[in-house]
Amino acid sequence: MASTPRARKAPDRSGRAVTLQRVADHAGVSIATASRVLHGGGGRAVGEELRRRVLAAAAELNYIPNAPAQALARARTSVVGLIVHDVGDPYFAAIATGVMKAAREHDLMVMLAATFRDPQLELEYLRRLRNQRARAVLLAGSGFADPAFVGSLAESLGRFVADGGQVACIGDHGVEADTVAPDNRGGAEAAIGHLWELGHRRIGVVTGPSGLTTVRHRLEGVRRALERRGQVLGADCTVEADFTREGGRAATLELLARRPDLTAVFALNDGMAVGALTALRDDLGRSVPGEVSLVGFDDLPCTLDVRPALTTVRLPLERTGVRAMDLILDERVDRGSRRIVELEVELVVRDSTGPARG
Amino acid sequence: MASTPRARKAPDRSGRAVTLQRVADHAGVSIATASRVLHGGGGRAVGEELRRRVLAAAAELNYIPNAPAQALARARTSVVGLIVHDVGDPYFAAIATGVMKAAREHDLMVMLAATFRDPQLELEYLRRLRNQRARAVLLAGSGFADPAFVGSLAESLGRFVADGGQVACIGDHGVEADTVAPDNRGGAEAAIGHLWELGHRRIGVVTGPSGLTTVRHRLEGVRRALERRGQVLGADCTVEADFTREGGRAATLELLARRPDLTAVFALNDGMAVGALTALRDDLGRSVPGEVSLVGFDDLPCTLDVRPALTTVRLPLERTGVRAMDLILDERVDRGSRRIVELEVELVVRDSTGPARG
DNA sequence: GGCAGGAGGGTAAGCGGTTTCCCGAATCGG
DNA sequence: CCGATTCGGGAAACCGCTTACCCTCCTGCC
Repeated sequence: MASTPRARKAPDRSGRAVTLQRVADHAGVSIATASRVLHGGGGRAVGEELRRRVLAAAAELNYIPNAPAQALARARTSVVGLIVHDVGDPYFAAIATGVMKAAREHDLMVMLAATFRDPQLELEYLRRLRNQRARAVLLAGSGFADPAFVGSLAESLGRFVADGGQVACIGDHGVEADTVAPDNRGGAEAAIGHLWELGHRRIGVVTGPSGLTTVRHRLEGVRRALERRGQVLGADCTVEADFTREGGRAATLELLARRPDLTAVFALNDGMAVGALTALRDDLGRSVPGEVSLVGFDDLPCTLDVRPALTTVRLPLERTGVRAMDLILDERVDRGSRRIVELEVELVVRDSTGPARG
Repeated sequence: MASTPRARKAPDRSGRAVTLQRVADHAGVSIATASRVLHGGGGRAVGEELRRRVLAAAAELNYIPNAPAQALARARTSVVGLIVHDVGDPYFAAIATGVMKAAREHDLMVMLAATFRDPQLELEYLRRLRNQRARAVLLAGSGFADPAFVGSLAESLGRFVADGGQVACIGDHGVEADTVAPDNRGGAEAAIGHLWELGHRRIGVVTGPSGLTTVRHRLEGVRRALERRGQVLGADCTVEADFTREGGRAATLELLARRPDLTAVFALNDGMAVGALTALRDDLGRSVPGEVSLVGFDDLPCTLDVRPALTTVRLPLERTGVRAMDLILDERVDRGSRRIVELEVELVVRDSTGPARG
């Protein structure tokens, strides 16, 4: 042991980290003054001379505040949590991009949590975000329709809010919280409407996991559009699949095996639509849109890369992220009333849809 | 003796947040004991009875520790920062996915920072991460080759390390830090080798921004591979482009305008390769790989969606993220020596390359 | 000239935990 | 049996920063 400074009352500040105390000492002012200068505390003015000295000292020592300490003293952080299923998924990546941009705009840091579609993990992350005293949490991605889960989720969110946190959902999570949600029903209706106008009457639907609210809403839109036109969605016209390319491919094969007479396929997201395209074109040898028309949902970048370019429903994903941040930042005046921002979607007609043959 | 020794201001603990103090009171033990039970402090044992009581109290009150307070007391957090250019870019999204998985494995929270390719912002985020007392920072994405910037970056990282933080780079940032880097040179060599074997002798290269180290290394690989075969990369055979689909498209058009005789194009990343494909096939009407072969780099998911599926160099992106985390978690024994993990890349031959015609 | 009032500066009490000491009791070797 | 440890628990000193409160001065106004 070289040196063991046991001086309890006077910790050896010389070699240690640069703290506000050191800055104050260096500038020859009290720590209170230093704090006021550097972090504009409590609306109190500081004389020009001292202010300059403090600033100089801080710069010279390269002072940087200790965020955890500030968080503790102020009982508030500048961290928001973003919970997604999977950052690798372009859908969430796009939302995250929006969130990041908004966060930068407002000097917030974003803590990312990826659940990989594990509901338990979602709860766990919520706990950890509460633990971090995150100022807010953004719950992104489709919720799970399981009532038991929604119950625990509501409880967790409740605790979070009780601790003073804000919550905003992206998409329907079955929870009473401020929400920004794309118009999934409307989008699906538009897609079906488009196909209908092209003369399609035998339309198959490749759906996603029925447990996801997003899937339910889109399917609801399909049903509504069809019923409005005097048709019901036949059970043999829908196949459930994983929300992935491979899922879409397999589901499409099954769909066409059951109903070879379909003239159009609507895949409830773009990933599956790309898979469907592969199935139709490569596996089944059906030309798109010549023999079968295809519509996707989300308007991910990949819709432009495939041939034919996919007709799809565009979701303003990046803006969704931004709007969710807005919800969190607006200190809501009328607490208690839940705010819901419905985002408009838009049908983007490209090359994968055409007139029904015959 | 249930009363507090000296009730100073006696903050109304009853209705307030659940603190360790409250748990201790509820369990009838000292706060020290409660801390030891709940956070296993300092390797000290606690009697079975008290332990049970504390645990019960914590559960009943739904106690959750205050991370900022712990961070302050322990002078260490469980937060790592991840700095990327753009989460929306599948390349970074994949890395982030790996990082998230590893983080979960080790109970770490990830603070995400997206610079949108603004060097200043990168520095700024480094500051904020230091400010947050992040335990480590992962610098992902290609570095900027600008010496002035590298200087500031090194300085910022130095401060971060001085504050006790760990640093790991993904890819070359021109900085003395632990690094995990894919073998960009080797990958490019493999790509060229593949084309060469197919008989291609007139190969064009669509490069990215020359300021990025990644681009430099890949280009270096190209040169090396060519020179080894007695050829030099002609100035008219390379065009610089934005690292995007549109950039690739425009660059390819220019490339083919200058050298219509090219039989193969190597795009230094997949995004540009997809653009190149569009340019070749749609704009120029050249069949791929019939007339022109095309190779990309990175092996993003979109390479599978396009037709023909892209031959490309596969980077283990997700694993890259995981390995970077590993670097950070291994408390390096021999400090001072820089660790470099070279990740192997692999040429994936698909349908966009074929024998040179004639 | 006297005094109320405001400005500017410092002191110190927390914020919620961790951890070092200090202490009494139980355990143990001789 | 007795002193030396060990064990388990509590008191209290911080961690770095914010902020309520107190205290001087300096003005402005009768």
